[in-house]
Amino acid sequence: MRPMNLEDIARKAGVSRSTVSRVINHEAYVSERTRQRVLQVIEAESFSPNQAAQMLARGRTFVMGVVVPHETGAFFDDPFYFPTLLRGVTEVANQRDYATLLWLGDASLEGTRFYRRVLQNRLMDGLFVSTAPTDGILLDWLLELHIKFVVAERPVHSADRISYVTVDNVGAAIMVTEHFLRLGRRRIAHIVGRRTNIDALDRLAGYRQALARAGCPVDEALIEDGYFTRRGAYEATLRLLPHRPDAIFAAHDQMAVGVLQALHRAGRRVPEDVAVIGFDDLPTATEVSPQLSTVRQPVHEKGAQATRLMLDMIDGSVTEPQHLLLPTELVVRETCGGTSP
Amino acid sequence: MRPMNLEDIARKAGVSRSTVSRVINHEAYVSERTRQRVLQVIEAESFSPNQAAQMLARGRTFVMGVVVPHETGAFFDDPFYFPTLLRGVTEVANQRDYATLLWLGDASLEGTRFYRRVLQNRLMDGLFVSTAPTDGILLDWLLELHIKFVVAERPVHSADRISYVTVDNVGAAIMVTEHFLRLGRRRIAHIVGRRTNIDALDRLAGYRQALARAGCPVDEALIEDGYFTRRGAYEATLRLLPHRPDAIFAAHDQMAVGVLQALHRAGRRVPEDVAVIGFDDLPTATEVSPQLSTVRQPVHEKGAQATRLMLDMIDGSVTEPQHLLLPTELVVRETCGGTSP
DNA sequence: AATCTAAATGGGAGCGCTCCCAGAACCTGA
DNA sequence: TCAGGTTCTGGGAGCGCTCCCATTTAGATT
Repeated sequence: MRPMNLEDIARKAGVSRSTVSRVINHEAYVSERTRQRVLQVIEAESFSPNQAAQMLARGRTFVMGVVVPHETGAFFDDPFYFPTLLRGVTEVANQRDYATLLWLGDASLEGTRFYRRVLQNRLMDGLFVSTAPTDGILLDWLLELHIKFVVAERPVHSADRISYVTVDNVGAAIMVTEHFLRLGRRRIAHIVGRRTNIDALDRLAGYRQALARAGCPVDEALIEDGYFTRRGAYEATLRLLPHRPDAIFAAHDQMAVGVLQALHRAGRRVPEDVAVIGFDDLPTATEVSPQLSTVRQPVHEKGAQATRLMLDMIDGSVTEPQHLLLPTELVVRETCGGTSP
Repeated sequence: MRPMNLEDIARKAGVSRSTVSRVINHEAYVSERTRQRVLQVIEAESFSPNQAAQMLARGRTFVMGVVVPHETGAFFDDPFYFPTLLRGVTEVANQRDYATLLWLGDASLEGTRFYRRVLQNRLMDGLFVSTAPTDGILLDWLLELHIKFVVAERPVHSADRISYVTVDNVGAAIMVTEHFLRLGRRRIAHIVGRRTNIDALDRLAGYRQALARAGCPVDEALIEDGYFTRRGAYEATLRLLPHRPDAIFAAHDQMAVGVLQALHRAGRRVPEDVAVIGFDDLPTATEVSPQLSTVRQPVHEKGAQATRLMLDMIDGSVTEPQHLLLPTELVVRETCGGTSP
């Protein structure tokens, strides 16, 4: 049997299609009596309007998209970052009565084919981009197609034309490095996340800047790639050890765990021999021993703020590109004790 | 400016609306010459059809939904399970050209309000239900509304009317418990996941069955609740210790980690004093020391198979409720060594 | 009661597609 | 050459809403 439509409800309530529509959309100019009668019928028939028709007629979908490119790997590498971000997004979407279309990049799909699918889908009023690999062209395409979107990362280029919400990664990395320096550490190593990730690059940049500022020469042998994986960081640490680091700044907590494991295996004491600081403040940070010092960033809030911004762009209350920097905080725990080596 | 529509493309290509529609939908009966001309225009204008209109006209949306009730907590507790499941779902959805609408339960939303939103959304051809709390009414509502759906868990009731894909949790728990028995353990404890979760209840049931079968009386003091959290399991273990367990079966790996931590703190050796087995075989299992023995279940496959089943139900190639049980495997690592206490 | 205004209601048009039917164009073979 | 089929093409109707305008009704004011 055909599902009910406005007309059916109208007939049952003895009113017109238009009136039912008004009731459903909470419009003014409906008498209280009529409203109640209509609501009763709607309830009785457990009717809800056909959204495709609404979309078509309104030219608005009340659907937003979330893209997670596959390259990020975030979904696997970092078991908390992405889900937390996603919660922030969906919470705001729920609040504002938006539905969320999820686009998870697929390893089996060539990158551009995936993007094509996303971009050709005209079902979304706007798009939340969790991360945009620096070697990707997604953002350029989005700009070109005049799609409203917000990125949860600093875009490498065209940043003035793009809205984004992120944290000051450079500043946070400076904070970490200076903390090590203050503790008297001089052979500070950094394990880079991924060279196609702007957060990772910014953290690297901050690390370099802090050393430069302190007049410390940067020893390139103390910079290794960890690819945002625990295993990658584990191996990076083993490569690092011959160069006698007394501190290691890992670009995220999951990698920091790998660092701790490698140090443990190599018989180095933490923090006495080597101090360690991570990034993100995942639950893991307090679950490892010794407990991990790290940089806390408001991931949930990042998703929420970015989504708010995007929905504001959709309904026109924000028209210019906005850039939001959320605060970070150095959380000192056991892995970066105050003692010198 | 108004976005292009079929008519615009038709005009530019010198054909009719219908012909353009045929080309877009790969229908037969379009001459090769015309097809090429139309495709060229479409490409040039980077046109893609308005999906709202397609949905309305077709009565099909090619959108599927994914529900994750909030109560599950899975999103936080177990950092891998849900994301992995989700990947399985979206991969198949991508393959079959479905978009995925994500419904993440929201703590701030009362349960039924959340469900109402999901159910009233008439944008989906079908629904993937990741988990259905045993005290919930989601499944009943779905049945009542004749919505096509598949659950990634065994439903507590009406199971014969519901399609689901899961693993044999009872069997797996029996496997674990019998493994302990074979190793000579006699005071085997179990840490229950959550009493509103059928997987958890089935694992508990399997544990009981295996003991009963072996003629071992079940000591209720050896059964504790861990609420599917590491912390919960940690505390459960501490409560368990006075009852001198020589083996602990945790209902999932994250909890097993909590068990290991508690045992470590209490100075118990693993596996010599207490053997431990978890469930899921998350990456964590090999990242802890000693490495965790566990039950491997094909989570990704579960999501994929369930989605396939659901899409088959939508397009009518499957009409009867189907029940799929995917295989599990006991992965023996270090936490359940062969030595007796 | 008559007048004016504001509130309440109904219905046509249109959103951009698909589906179906009618008809044109093309091909075959007698 | 023409009938008879197949292939191709065009356009009307309709999907279920919203939006707007026209009209009716109720309420306030004299």
